[in-house]
Amino acid sequence: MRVLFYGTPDFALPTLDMLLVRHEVVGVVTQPDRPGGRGQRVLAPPVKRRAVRAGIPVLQPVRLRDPGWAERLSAYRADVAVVVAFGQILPKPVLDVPGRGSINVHASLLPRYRGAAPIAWTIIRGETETGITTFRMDAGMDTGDLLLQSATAIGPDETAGDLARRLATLGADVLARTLSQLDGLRPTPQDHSAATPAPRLRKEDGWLQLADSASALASRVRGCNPWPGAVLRAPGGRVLVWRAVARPAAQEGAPGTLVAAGGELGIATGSGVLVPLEVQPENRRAMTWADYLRGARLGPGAVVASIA
RNA sequence: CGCGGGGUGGAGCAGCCCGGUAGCUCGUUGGGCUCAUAACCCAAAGGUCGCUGGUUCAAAUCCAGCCCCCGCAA
Repeated sequence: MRVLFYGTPDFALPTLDMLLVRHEVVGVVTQPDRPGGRGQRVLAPPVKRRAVRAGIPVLQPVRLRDPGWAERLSAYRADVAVVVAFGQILPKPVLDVPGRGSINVHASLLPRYRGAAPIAWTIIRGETETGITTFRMDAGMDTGDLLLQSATAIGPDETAGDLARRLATLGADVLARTLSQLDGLRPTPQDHSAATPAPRLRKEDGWLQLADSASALASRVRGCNPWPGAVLRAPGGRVLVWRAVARPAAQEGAPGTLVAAGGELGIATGSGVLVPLEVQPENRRAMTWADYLRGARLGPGAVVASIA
């Protein structure tokens, strides 16, 4: 099939690679190069770099809603459009460009976790299962009729980054099956009453609220790794918590107080004790919790706090 | 020219402003103690203080350039 591909970050690469091998990718649409990283360098999105290397035409619209795009995209005479983590909403006229419609690869079991950050929110909410959904796109946010789903268990220590890598591969697989079975699949309307939101993460979503339970905090730590990072305010400044586990409360303490939990030192929370495993003080590289405590000279009774 | 922090034995840090003996908490090794222990006691090994140059009687410390790491912001 002649495929028009929409995607931007690393997550979209396994699917793009699959399409390059099994179909004819006639064009790639991705976000514009933007200044980023330390020092304001202009960086091309991963999908663009891959497409350029493959010799595929690349389009980088600032706003697909701007007039003229539907017509311009029609010129590629694509049979179908595949959208994976593109980062812009596709207006109806653009969705309708390919003769066989536009298909999205979404990293959740829709209708749950609709939106830009399904993987992170799935983990933050403590889910133990997630998956990939392919569906026919409509004008809403992840509201179209379902094509195929494939579920996978979430590991107890799996971070959003870990899970994203796995789902990226699974997504390529599910999309391959979706396209090969396209004629036989019967699109199924979603149960909209069961929908839950998964909006783009904000910096503040990583601020650990120590009045929460330790298990909720541990889930948030996993879901915010590698972005935006779960953060606390410690006596020496901000500290990012990259990995942590929840323990039963072994000792009393106001939320934020460092207390013994078994043979280790943890942070008292609203319920239970959060024991960080790997942390990163501001301006330092990541280190073990024990190393951090040693260098920061913190012991039982010291207090950390929420950012806000 | 986006803002800012950092590089000190194996680890995490202090010392730097106000140049002059290499410090702290651990780890490691040896010994002791204990029924026992990530316990405790004693001892030891281990450092070109990121690199280069400059100032100085003397530089981890002051000055210049370079390399590397990181937070913010995107």
